[in-house]
Amino acid sequence: MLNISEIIRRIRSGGYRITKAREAIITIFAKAKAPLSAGEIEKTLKGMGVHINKTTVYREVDFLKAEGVLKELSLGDNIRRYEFRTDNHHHHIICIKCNKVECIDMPECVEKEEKIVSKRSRFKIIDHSLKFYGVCPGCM
Amino acid sequence: MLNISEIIRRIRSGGYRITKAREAIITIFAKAKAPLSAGEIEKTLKGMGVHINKTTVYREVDFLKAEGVLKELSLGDNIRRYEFRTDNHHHHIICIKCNKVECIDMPECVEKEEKIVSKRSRFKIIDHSLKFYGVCPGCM
DNA sequence: CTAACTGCAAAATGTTTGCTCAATA
DNA sequence: TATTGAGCAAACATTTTGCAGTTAG
Repeated sequence: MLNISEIIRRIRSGGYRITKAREAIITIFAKAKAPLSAGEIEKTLKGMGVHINKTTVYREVDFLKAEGVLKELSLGDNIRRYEFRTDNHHHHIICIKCNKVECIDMPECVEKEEKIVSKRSRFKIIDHSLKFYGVCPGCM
Repeated sequence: MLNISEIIRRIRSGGYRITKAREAIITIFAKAKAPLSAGEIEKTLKGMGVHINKTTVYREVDFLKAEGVLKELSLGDNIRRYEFRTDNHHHHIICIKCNKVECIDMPECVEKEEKIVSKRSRFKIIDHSLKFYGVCPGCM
């Protein structure tokens, strides 16, 4: 788990400000157990009694992504989602019935596959994304 | 590569018709080397001199997906793409500079990872998606 | 003939932009 | 008080829907 005050210090040292919106959104991601979309962030804020315009939410996730605080990912629906950018390499499993998402820590994965792909495609591979789809215990 | 006349026979036997739009779209996918979005299908049709409304394109990919002819996938941008559903399990590599996509045949992949995920999450795993991101030879 | 299909316009999502006003440091 | 950030409305892009008219078989 990333340290909020460390993040705030980094943002401040970049000459940026800590506003109510920014702090609330960082806090939400610090507590989040799964990636969140802009819409989900907006709804969570509303649930917290904080009213923040959706434009601000979009701009804020862009900002936090540029600052390296958040990482953008796609779960296969066409909605952009975000999560804290952590050092531990992990992947996701999505329930095809209730859309629940869980993160799976898995360092050193798909090494064998990456070698094969690298050799066959002649691409310089920089990153990969692995998602599993299935039925969660609650939906079985 | 799937056989077009076999697909057409299957659609006919389901009580559905083979229209100009349907046939043109199936033909496009038979020739496609990478997954296509609705917009790309529309553009390709236009380039072939076939004028088909975008609503029809959207309905057609839905239909072909329901018929098991196409498979929907996401490349990480938030655009739905489609490709022929083939039996050989394959994945994709995407160039982060020019967005070129290549398919990589890779049967029996991520087996080790699937076992780990299955055990930890208690999900019943049905499918997975693996994408590599990198720089293609032409962009290096 | 008739159910499957098409096109058009309009709506529904998700996201971005321009502009002006507000608030942090 | 200077510059970053917020809010609003409107534009945008992709996808969906309702409905009236068309066509394959």
